[in-house]
Amino acid sequence: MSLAPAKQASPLGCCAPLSREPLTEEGAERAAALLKALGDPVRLRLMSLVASRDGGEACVCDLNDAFELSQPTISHHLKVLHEAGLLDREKRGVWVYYRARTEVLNELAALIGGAA
Amino acid sequence: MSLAPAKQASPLGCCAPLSREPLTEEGAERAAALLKALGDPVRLRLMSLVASRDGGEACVCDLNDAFELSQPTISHHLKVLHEAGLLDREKRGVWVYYRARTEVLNELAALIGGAA
DNA sequence: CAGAGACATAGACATACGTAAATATATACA
DNA sequence: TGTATATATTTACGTATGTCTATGTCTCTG
Repeated sequence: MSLAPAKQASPLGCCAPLSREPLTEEGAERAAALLKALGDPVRLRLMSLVASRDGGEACVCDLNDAFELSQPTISHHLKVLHEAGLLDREKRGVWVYYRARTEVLNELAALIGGAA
Repeated sequence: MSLAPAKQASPLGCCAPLSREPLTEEGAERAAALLKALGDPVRLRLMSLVASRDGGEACVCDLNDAFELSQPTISHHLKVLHEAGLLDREKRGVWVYYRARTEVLNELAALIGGAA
């Protein structure tokens, strides 16, 4: 039994840069799923709010107040980001904290911008 | 009258990296539009096919054959990428060539992965 | 154990999206 | 001028998406 915290596999985990060689069908599926999750203004701001926080994590309670949207709507968007593999989720007492998976963001960045 | 070829403004043209500071509402709007355009497997492969080509451009005739989709569907996706500002379009005789705007891809990459 | 607060889930609704078939436009060439 | 070829536009249709209201679940505290 390893004592190290379980390190989830990246939802992308592949692929040379876009401009270097044509994406495979499966690589495109995986990358597009991430891009689609980020392709909504609210989710992108949520991602940014979490990622730019000290420690790369934020409580839902803080996030709700940053938008003029209902709490369930924010919850829904966080779920989309979480299921895409872009946010980690941890419950601490009554509060839920989301943490940005910056490795995934970096992989994605390398994929779309990795060439010269 | 300038003789240099018109250099279009980037559709993003802004914003510190996601993880560095919270995106503004407008910055998120612009970036999300690009991400959304890329957030479809077919469009992402199209983008990759064009960008990875020698010279960074490809003829529609080549692109159509790479998918088992109707010609109008490919045309539609190319239009989406073009209108998002990710592909330039040039007609040469009977053929139409699309060219990848790699500066835009790079800006986007810097936005989502720009931090450490 | 009851009540309150934090967050998630379910259901409903209007709008947007991906796709295809049919049609239009434009260019080349006989 | 007429026909063939390359690409775009239009229309239509089923499905997915973003949002809300209402409700459920979990956790702390009195």
